[in-house]
Amino acid sequence: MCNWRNEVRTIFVLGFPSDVKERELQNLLRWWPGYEASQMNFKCDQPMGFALFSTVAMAMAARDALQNLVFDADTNSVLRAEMAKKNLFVKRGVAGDPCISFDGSKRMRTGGGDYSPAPYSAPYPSTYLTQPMTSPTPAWAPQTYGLPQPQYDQYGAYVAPQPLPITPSGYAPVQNTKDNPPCNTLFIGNLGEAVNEIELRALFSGQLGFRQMKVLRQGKNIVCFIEFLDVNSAMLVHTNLQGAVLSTSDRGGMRIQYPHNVYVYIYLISSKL
DNA sequence: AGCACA
Repeated sequence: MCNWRNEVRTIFVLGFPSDVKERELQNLLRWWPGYEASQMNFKCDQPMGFALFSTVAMAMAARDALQNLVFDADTNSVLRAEMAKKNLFVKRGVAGDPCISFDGSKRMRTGGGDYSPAPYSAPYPSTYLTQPMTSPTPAWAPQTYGLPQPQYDQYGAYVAPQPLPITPSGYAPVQNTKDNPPCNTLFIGNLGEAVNEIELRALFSGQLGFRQMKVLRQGKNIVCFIEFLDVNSAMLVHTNLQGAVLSTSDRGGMRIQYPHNVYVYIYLISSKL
């Protein structure tokens, strides 16, 4: 039998406040490498979260990152995460972009969970799932194709390549209704499919107070976290570049938000993902 | 320690 299909790559999360919404779990995990689907179960006395990942290793990484996470300071909710006993059941053949077409009526399942071979709509090419974890360029790795070779200073420390600064080719209104409180990190969404790290770095590294950034690719979706030295710098860029259109933009301007949970970014930037 | 959905 194909063992990997049956391996548990679902995490079980407890410790949410009783008024937690399913969307909150989704938004917390949506850009996590390997995230495929999640569900909140309210039938017991406390909400129980389940989230399916592409591989066991990715599930374990997410589990470790969620461990002891302060989900809600007001209610003192601290998360506890474990590997689940069984995989989250995922409806097959659920088409569409789970990140855009959330129907709200029923939990979103991104498909491809209870695997039979054919129509497969998980956010990863099925070939990816058969690749070993040591694959040099997994689908979710930051896009660095075509970047210059790594540069090192006289002390041997890595110096991120600094492309020539660019300015947006224009601005388009973006819907940004669900933002979060200002912090020193920005979350960039609604980028074009063809966007790459060079272009993003060329735009953001020239901004006042820029510290570092992390580009994430999940299937067709590319998102980016930008960290600034302080909240003011982030707020300036949040305003000034909101709706900025790049040469690669294919769905309007970029949406700039404060991240729902900065711990996700901190984890990503400090890991080698 | 508490693990559901189909």
